[in-house]
Order: sequence, then C-alpha cells, then structure tokens
Amino acid sequence: MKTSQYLLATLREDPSDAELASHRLMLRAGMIRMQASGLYTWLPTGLRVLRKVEQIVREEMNAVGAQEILMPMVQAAELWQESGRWQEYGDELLRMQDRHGRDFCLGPTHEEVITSMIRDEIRSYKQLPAVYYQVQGKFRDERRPRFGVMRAREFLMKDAYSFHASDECLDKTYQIMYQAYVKIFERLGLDYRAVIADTGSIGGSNSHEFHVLADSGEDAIAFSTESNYAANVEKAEALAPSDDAPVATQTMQTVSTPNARSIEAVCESLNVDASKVLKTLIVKGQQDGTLVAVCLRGDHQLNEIKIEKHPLVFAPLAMASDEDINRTIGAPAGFVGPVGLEVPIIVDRDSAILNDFVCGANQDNHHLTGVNWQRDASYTEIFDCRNIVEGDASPDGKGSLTIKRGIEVGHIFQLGTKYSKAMKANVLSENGKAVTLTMGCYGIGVSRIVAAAIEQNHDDYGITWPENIAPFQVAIVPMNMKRSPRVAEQAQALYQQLLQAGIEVLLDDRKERPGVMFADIELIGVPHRIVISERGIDAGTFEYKHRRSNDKVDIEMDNVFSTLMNKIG
RNA sequence: CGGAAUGUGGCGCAGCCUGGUAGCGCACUUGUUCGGGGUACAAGUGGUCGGAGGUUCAAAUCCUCUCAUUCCGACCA
Repeated sequence: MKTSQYLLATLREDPSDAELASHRLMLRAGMIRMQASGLYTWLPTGLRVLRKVEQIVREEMNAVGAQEILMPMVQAAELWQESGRWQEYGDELLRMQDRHGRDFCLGPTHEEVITSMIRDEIRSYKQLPAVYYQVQGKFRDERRPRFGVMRAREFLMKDAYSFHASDECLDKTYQIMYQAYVKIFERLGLDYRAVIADTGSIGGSNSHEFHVLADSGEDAIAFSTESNYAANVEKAEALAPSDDAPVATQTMQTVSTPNARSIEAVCESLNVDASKVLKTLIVKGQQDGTLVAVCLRGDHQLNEIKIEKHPLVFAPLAMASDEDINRTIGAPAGFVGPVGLEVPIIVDRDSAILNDFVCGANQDNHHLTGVNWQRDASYTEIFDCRNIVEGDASPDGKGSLTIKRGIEVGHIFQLGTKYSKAMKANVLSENGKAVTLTMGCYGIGVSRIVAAAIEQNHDDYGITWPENIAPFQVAIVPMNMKRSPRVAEQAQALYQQLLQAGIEVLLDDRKERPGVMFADIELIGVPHRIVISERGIDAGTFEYKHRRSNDKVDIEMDNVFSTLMNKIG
C-alpha cells in the first residue's frame, strides 16, 4: 500500500472528547470515527487490525474443531420469550417491530438462536460434543457507552457455543476451549490473565474471564501472592476471619453526632477508625415492599454481585430510598444501625466479629458507641457480601491477595442446561432416552481487544503494536523521493520485493517532510521501519528501526530484504 | 437514570457577559521555499454558529423548548 492512495486519516491534534489513551490514539491514528454514541466506523487502518485479531481467533477456534457459522443479528422475540429473557434482559436489549407489528431485537448475544437451531439439527448423542462459533456484530444498548470501542453499543464479538450429553463432556470441552483462549492471547502478544469469574446475567456454573492487564481497566482482579489463584474481585471470597469471638469491654452509649451521615464524618466526629464503625446499608428486599439491612465494617465495601445472591435481597440490587428508610426505620439515612432494628439484618463475616463498635442510633443526628453483638443487637445471618481488599487472605489458603486492574476481553462459561431446558433442546442418549443438552459458551470481544492492546502498548509517539496485530508489518520512508530518482528507485524496488513476498508494507510516497512521515508511521505503530536516503545509498545502506526500540541500524542494501524477512519470521 | 459541562468549516478553539460585516490555529488547494523529526512565506477553498420557536430595526450573542455529545455518579447510611 502507498500512503498517497491510502486513507491514512491521522490527526495532529487530540480529539477533545477522548479521555482514554486507546480511544485518543484510535482516533488520531485514523482507525475509527464515531458515527453516534457507541457506534463507530472502522477506517482502513483500524479494520486491518480488527481483521488480524479476528483471524487469530478464527484459526485457534478452527484448530480445536469448532465450526464457523453465522447467525442473524436481528432476532425474533419468540425465541427470547421461550428462554424468559425477553422480560429479564432489561434495557440493554434493543427491541423493535417490523411492519407487521411483530417484535424483534438486535442480538446482544446468541444463546437463544443457537439453541433453537441445534435442537432441530442435532438428534443423537453420537453427534456430540459439538462446538459452533461466529464472529459477528453484537448490539447492547449500554447505559453509558464510553472509551471509544472499549465500551461501544455495537461491537465485534466471537461467540462460541458447545453442546454435550453430559457434564463430564462439557468439562472436557471447557478445558479445551480454555487452552484455545490461552493460545489466542499468547499469539496476540498481550499481557493477560485468566481469572475465576462470576457468571453474570448469562447464567450457569463454572466460569473464567480473560483480562488484559491495564491500569485503565474497568475490572479489579485479585491475585494470590503465593499461588496462581486469580479471581475477579466481584467473585473473590472474603474468608471468615480467624479471630477469637469478640468480647465486650465497653457499655453502650448514645452520642450526639450532628450531620455525621458518612462513615468519614462519623470517624472524624468520634475520633475512631473506620474499621471500628459498623456501616448499615438498607436495600430493597426480595418480597415486595420489604427492606433488608446489610452490615459491613466501615472500611469495607458492599459487593453487589454477592449480596444479590442472598435470598432475602432483591436482584438487581437497589438501595432503599430516603423516604422508605425514614418511614420503616424512623431515622434518616446516615443514622441507621442494627440495635432494635426490625428488618432482617445480614452481616458480613468481618463485621460479625466486631466488638465495642460504633453504629447509627436509628435516631436523627445520633450514633451509638460501645455496641456489641448478642448483648445489644442481633442479626439474621452471617454472609460473605463485601469486596475483598488488598492484603486479605487468599481464598485457596495460600498467601494474601493483591489487586490489579484488567480489561475483560474473554469470558467462558459452563451454562449447563439453563437454555436447553427452557427451550427443550434434547438428544437421544445411548440408552435411547431423551436427555437435555448441556451447554457451554465462550466469548471474545474482538473489537475490545484492539483497544485493550493499545492501552497496553503505546508511548508518547503513538501505538506500539504487538507484531501479530499491527496494521502493517513494514513501513518504507524515503527521504526526498520526489527529487531523488535514486531514492525513488530503491524505495520502489524494496516495496515490490516485499509485496511479492506477501509482506504488508506501507510505502510513504507523499511529498511530505521527513518529520511528518516519521510522526505518522510511529502514530499508527508500524513495527519495522526502513528509511531510504541519498546519504544511505552513497554508503550502500538503508536504515532500520523497530518501533519499540530507540536504536537505528544501518543495513547493507543487499541484506535489507533478508534481514526483514528474518525479523518478521 | 441523577448531576455537570459543551455544541461555531474536517479537527482543536476564540467571539456570547455588553446584540450590529463570523474569526484564529491545524488540515485542505495553488505557487515558491525547505529537504533526516509535524519547514517558512504568499494566495485561496470551505461555516445559514446543533435544531425549532420567541424578543428585537437587527441574534452565534438575550429568552423558551428540544436534540446531541462528553465527563462524573449511581455505596448515603
């Protein structure tokens, strides 16, 4: 490709509304343009990268025997009503009607479609296990699209689904897919981790997420210092503390704490540490109109995912309104505590062993000090419902936890029979009886990987792609080509030679000054750069530089081609 | 969904308070210049100022409504 005929579309200035490095660089490097909130056009440079990621994913899926299919993006409501998700899915499901008034949606995922297809096509256990996948656009009407293609509404995803006659068979395929994912992320050249994950709205049992590590990641991941335990913070269990049963040493007292509504204000007002304060959150209960109190240590945070799983708590989690709290408890939010509280009280493991603690007095502008469980207050149940924090014991019993940020780029689930049961997808087993199919599902955010790769690979000049996903492999930058026939001739010759060898090469044949060309080539992140100049030709050399290196090396003209071929491998 | 901010050539912005000929930088076109790190000079192309309504002799500017985008929040007990 020659830059004179290519939509380079690089920008010298930063777009004003791009916050994240990858978003900014994708716009500046001419990879994407926004069409509407969360909707992007992929320009040639961006699409080249996207296709490369897609291709690697495809190759590894094919390598483990997954078969590629393509399902429709527009899906009939009937399928979603069968699985129950027409009601459950919520506002992220973009619904619409056709001219006959029939309901449809844009597919945010494809469990329903694949399950309906498979129940018709697969009749026997002999056809199992089977894995099907597609690389396709998904649409999720995100409440807040942001960060460019990182959290877009329309995005490219590889989704695979496996079908089995037994859980053992699913386990086996799950392991194979896990290994395929490992290969994919290795080939992409990204610093990633597989972590234990929650199954979220898709449902099911066993689950792992694949995260690209980056400080800008939206997820927090907990790692053990001593073992290979790694889990999403929303899933990581906070172990019960091993401390002895609490002993009361103080008597309970009511103290005035005017306007001390937050833990911070209470700590300051009473000069106590947040770890000695009991935080009482009031959430909506599972039974309509009921409230539930959740108690945590003041320095801990509620884990929404965990608490939603408690049978008394309404899912999705909803905080009680100030009016509800006032009406039911008789005290304003900020001064609520468990003493004399007449709603169910769920206490976190750590808060259950507090002694002599501070909590709200259920009375405006007052707190209690020296409070002790059993003597002064009772609770309904002890339940792990807090986020783990740095330094907590690792759930596998080995070492403690550290926390890093990650970008979720892959997620694999053992779905079990959640969809196949609802949609009556059966096969005949060996003994001639119908059994419900067991399913697994395996997603990769293809477009998100492009952004995540940039988050992890950029510097002041632009993107520093991993070799396998760079938009071009080699850039040829001729100095003063328009005036120097020798330079032009050499540049053309090398360009043709590389093209014929199947190398993706970009020849910058614009009538631009060197600085402009260097800046653009670095911005879009071409890994290998060859500079051809009069000076070099006189010395019989071309200059080579790798995008990630500061060193420029002069290479004998005759050896340039073979050197490049060696480096590209 | 709640809060805040911003919409002016392709991009980044000024002008608005105090109404009166729409401006700057980048990019783009042409010419000259420069020629190993976003060169310099000159001449140009391109905008009914997000949209609708209103006030006024006159609206980018004031008022009302609306649309869009971005950021923050959705943990306050």
